[in-house]
Amino acid sequence: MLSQKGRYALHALLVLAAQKNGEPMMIADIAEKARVPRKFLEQILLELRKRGILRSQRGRQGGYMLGRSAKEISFADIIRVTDGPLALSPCVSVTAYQRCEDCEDEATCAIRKALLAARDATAAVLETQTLAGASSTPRRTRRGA
Amino acid sequence: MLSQKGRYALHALLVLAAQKNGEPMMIADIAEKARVPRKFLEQILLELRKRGILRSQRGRQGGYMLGRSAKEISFADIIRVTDGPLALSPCVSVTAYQRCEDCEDEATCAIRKALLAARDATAAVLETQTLAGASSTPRRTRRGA
DNA sequence: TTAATCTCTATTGACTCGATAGAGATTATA
DNA sequence: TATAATCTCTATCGAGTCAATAGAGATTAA
Repeated sequence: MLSQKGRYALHALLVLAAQKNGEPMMIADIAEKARVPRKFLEQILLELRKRGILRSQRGRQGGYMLGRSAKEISFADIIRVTDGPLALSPCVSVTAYQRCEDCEDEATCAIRKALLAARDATAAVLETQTLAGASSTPRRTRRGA
Repeated sequence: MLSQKGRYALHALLVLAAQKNGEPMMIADIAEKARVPRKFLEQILLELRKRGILRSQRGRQGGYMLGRSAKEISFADIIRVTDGPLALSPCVSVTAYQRCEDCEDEATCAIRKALLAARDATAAVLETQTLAGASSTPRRTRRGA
């Protein structure tokens, strides 16, 4: 399950993705449109910015905008920031790989095999789904698979 | 990420799946072979039993055995017991569905679409991988697909 | 100069996680 | 029938995480 933070982040980013090009949007506005507690959202946006998913402008007339084009921000990118690796075990994580301490042989570990297949399947989907594809589509009914 | 409980459960069940037919195995033995703290394992096995994945025999000569054939116990079954639904959001969970309180329309929610695709992909893999497929195969090369 | 913003860090309460403990119930067997 | 060997159940603990709130600091447009 995603954390609340993760859900908030997805909502906020979709709001930002729907914003007219480049225009920064204030935290307060994002909070209202995405229905996220404002102070909590501040922390989330800050983290997303540090990870390059958002850019910000400080001071008057400031606000947040996407750090790169919407089609280059995948759900996987976002979820990894808010909820950590997609993988079910560190030994199959691409972004946070870590060997299991007492694993005898990674190559033959049955658990690892299964979890690796699961990770690959999940990542394949979430890396394909981007803010561009998801944002309130200018397309017709996009009943995408 | 899986919880420690989930990892322990997988290890323990693989140990049980490798056991000669029907023979009950004592908690203490499973704990040793699976390298799991014994008292913690007790709780895990108890839960797996309540969910039908294991059967037990009490008293002397007692122990645990698989609740059904190894090929009918999938990784998904196990993980759902120890770590909850595979889905990233209740609104796309098959086993624990729950509507998002403030979701305007499930049919068009972009987030839901993405998370549903992710869930389906993950479930497809984890429901296919079973204890039979994973346990130290009596097959020849054990380099199983 | 000042008001409007984002930035950073701390704090709080509730909850979960991993683990340990121990008394209770059941059963094979001597 | 007595007993030892098992599983069963519930409570407890400390550490950590999660969701949320708070407030002082830094930056910038006007």
